[in-house]
Amino acid sequence: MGWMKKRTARQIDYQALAGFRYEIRRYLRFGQQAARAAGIDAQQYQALLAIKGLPRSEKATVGALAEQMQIEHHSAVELSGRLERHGWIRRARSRADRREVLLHLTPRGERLLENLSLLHRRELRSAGPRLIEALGAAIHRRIVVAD
Amino acid sequence: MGWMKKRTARQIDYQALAGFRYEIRRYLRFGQQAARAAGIDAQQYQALLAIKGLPRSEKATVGALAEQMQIEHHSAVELSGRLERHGWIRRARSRADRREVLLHLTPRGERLLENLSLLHRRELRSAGPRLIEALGAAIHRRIVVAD
DNA sequence: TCCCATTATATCGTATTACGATATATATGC
DNA sequence: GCATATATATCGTAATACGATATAATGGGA
Repeated sequence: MGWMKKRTARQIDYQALAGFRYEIRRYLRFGQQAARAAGIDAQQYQALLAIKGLPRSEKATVGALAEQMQIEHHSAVELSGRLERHGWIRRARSRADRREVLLHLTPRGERLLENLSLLHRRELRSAGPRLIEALGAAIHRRIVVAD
Repeated sequence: MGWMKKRTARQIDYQALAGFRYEIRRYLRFGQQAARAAGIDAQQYQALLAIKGLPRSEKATVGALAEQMQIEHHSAVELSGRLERHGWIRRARSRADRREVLLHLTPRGERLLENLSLLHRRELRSAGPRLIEALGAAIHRRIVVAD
């Protein structure tokens, strides 16, 4: 049987895997364009969302932002610098632990986040089923969306 | 009722939206690290997958790559240039339409793609349910994964 | 109490890359 | 055949994540 490819190999459904990534990219692309139209960078919108959407139990520090955004600590420093320069967040040294810097949205940041989030939720409702179907195909699982 | 916020506004579940984006970032991050460990850029792996996973009906041209990757045509030119320089794909002028350039994987590219795709499928199987649950929460739908 | 390891944030130079503007080649419709 | 559309290519620019490194604050044990 030396002529056979490895068993696992021939079982890979490249079309399905590619399809799933494609759907993700489409969603991310939508986000980029919506953000740009609103005058903000896509990643910066996501950062606002990450800060606002943090569980109550977690403090919105620079480190928490880094973890949420899956970037390095110092990249989060720069990111929050950009957010503050645009007037969407404010930084404040924590009193409890003076190493920490707490981030919170300004009213302007809140408004922007709200508007964009509405668009995102709408897009997700329409793109969600396609995403889910593509994911199901990629892992060979049947997935059902109820309401 | 002027004191009320807009109805839609208060209904936004920021935690759920943020959670979904977080799960996506985690998955993308996994891909970046897996790719890096395999000696390839995450985006370049995705490009290989996009080329290989194209429906039979579509030709693997530079333009098709651009659409699959959701980038501009000239960015796809540069991307395929990088892929070729690394020896993972080859370009060939199309005979049918000499404007087009057809892309196909080299054996080396195929091997790399196969190895990484196996990892990705495995990760998707484990991360998929979390992703789906987060998506469901974001759009307020109950979703069931069967087998 | 003092020291040192740890944690949190910050700065700077570098490398990568997507993009806009632009160019060239080929195909197609009238 | 010629104008227009399509496909790929080139180049300069801007943005940004990262590694290396620095500073500040905390906390635990001798």
